[in-house]
Amino acid sequence: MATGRTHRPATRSRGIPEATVARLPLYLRALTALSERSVPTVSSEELATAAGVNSAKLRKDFSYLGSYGTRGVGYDVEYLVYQISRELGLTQDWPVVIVGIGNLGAALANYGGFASRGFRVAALIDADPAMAGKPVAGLPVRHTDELEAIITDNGVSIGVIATPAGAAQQVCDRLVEAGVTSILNFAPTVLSVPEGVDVRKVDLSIELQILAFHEQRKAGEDAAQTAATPPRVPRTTGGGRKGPDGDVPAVMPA
Amino acid sequence: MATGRTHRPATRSRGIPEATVARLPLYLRALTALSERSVPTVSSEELATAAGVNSAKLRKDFSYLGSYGTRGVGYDVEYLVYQISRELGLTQDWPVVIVGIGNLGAALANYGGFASRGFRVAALIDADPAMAGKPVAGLPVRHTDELEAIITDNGVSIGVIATPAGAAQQVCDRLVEAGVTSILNFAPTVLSVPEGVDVRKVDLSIELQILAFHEQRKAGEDAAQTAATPPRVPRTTGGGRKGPDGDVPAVMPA
DNA sequence: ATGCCTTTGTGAACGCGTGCACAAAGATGG
DNA sequence: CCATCTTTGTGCACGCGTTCACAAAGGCAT
Repeated sequence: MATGRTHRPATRSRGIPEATVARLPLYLRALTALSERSVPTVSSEELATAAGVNSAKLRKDFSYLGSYGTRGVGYDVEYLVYQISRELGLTQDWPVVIVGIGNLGAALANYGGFASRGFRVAALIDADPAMAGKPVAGLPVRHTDELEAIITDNGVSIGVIATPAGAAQQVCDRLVEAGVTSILNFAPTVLSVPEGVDVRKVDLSIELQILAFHEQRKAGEDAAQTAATPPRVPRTTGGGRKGPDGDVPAVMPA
Repeated sequence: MATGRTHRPATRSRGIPEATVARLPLYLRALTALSERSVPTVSSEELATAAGVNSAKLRKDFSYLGSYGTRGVGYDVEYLVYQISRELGLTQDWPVVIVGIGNLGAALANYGGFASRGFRVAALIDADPAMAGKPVAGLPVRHTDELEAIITDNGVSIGVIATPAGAAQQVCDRLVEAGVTSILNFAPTVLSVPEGVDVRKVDLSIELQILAFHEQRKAGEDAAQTAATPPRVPRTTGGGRKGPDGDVPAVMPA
């Protein structure tokens, strides 16, 4: 059974660290804002605060792209916008398909941040026949049957999955089979893909759970363990510890 | 300009590394699925593949929580579900507010993954007076004027921002002022918050840009190796990366 | 009870990412 | 042309996260 090999062990792509790549869009956004205000140049310090990062980190990130700054002055905004765009591959047009036009899929279709960054929604696809033909964000929803044809006809290599969890893997398989090699997954499932296919996942629930953890910790510091907290099981070696099926409280499942 | 101190330098909370905390929801989801199938125990290897991670990493993650496994057998599913839920703070009820009921806000309001994990949508808030009172996901949309009252009345400590970028910082300030200490930000902006407030951001456009980077790189490698079927034409063939002032097209400013 | 087999828990090594601090590079003014 | 000042680019050290590899621990059969 094909185990999901999703991780990229040392995707240090071509000398550009993954962490740096993840920050480039952040810099690009800040630079675009400066560009719209017709700011000609910007120092690493200014740009760093605008992007919410450390200035040393920003300079090191840029050093992976090349020496695009001028000492004593800073960086030319327009020039840097272009260099980062090129490095990220945004100077070309990326057709994407969005599969699963529920609330989230519709929100994505209407999201303006795509078109402005070189991404073009080639098609909206849904499995519900009743949705077919309905216009969403100015595009008619296509039925899943057409998926393969849409992919090949438009040369789509990036797919967005916004289906329920149960359908995600099946949709993913079809996308990959049709030629998609990058997938943005919003369904709360671990996708299994063959080598060479990139998957990034966005899970709304997971983000909230991480926040809850820190929130609990903050609250716990104020009032030390309010609710009756059964203290962690003392790891007494050999002692009759946790009853595997005895003391487990009622926890609601999904 | 008060720089937003959003990063957590060494938030090694109570000995639990941040990276581990980020994976706990993943484990929890896999365990919940097993629980629904009434699977009594699971080995680290099985659970790891289900969650899409390395088994050694999973065991080390769990070791931060305590010794909850049984050697030679594995982990008790129900017991582990409870322990992780407790550690994440999901055994209590977390009221959240969603501000900005556009396409995305509505999608979030309808998202089932919240309620099932201990999160309760206390209110939907929007600045548009025309939206006020309209039911979305079974809840009437409230106007922004009521924001502070809603926060305090419901004891909300987690807020979700799904407004346009321009309104995000203002909304954020009001949330924080009213007592919110954890924020999930979907607006494409860097939020500036005081010490003690956690911010996590989800940026759809950034994820796509990261995918585009890898996609471009993959296309470049293909084109370099086999000139058979160049799917996407890379900007510069041969992948020579830096050409500081060589092939720069029109965008060049100064 | 004893030995074998399975699986956990973890010590240790390694690699990546971050931040400091400073020398080199260029602009600017006299 | 030289001195000074600003800002970049980076060598270096440190800490976190990941992975390996194995001893310890428990179950199970005999």
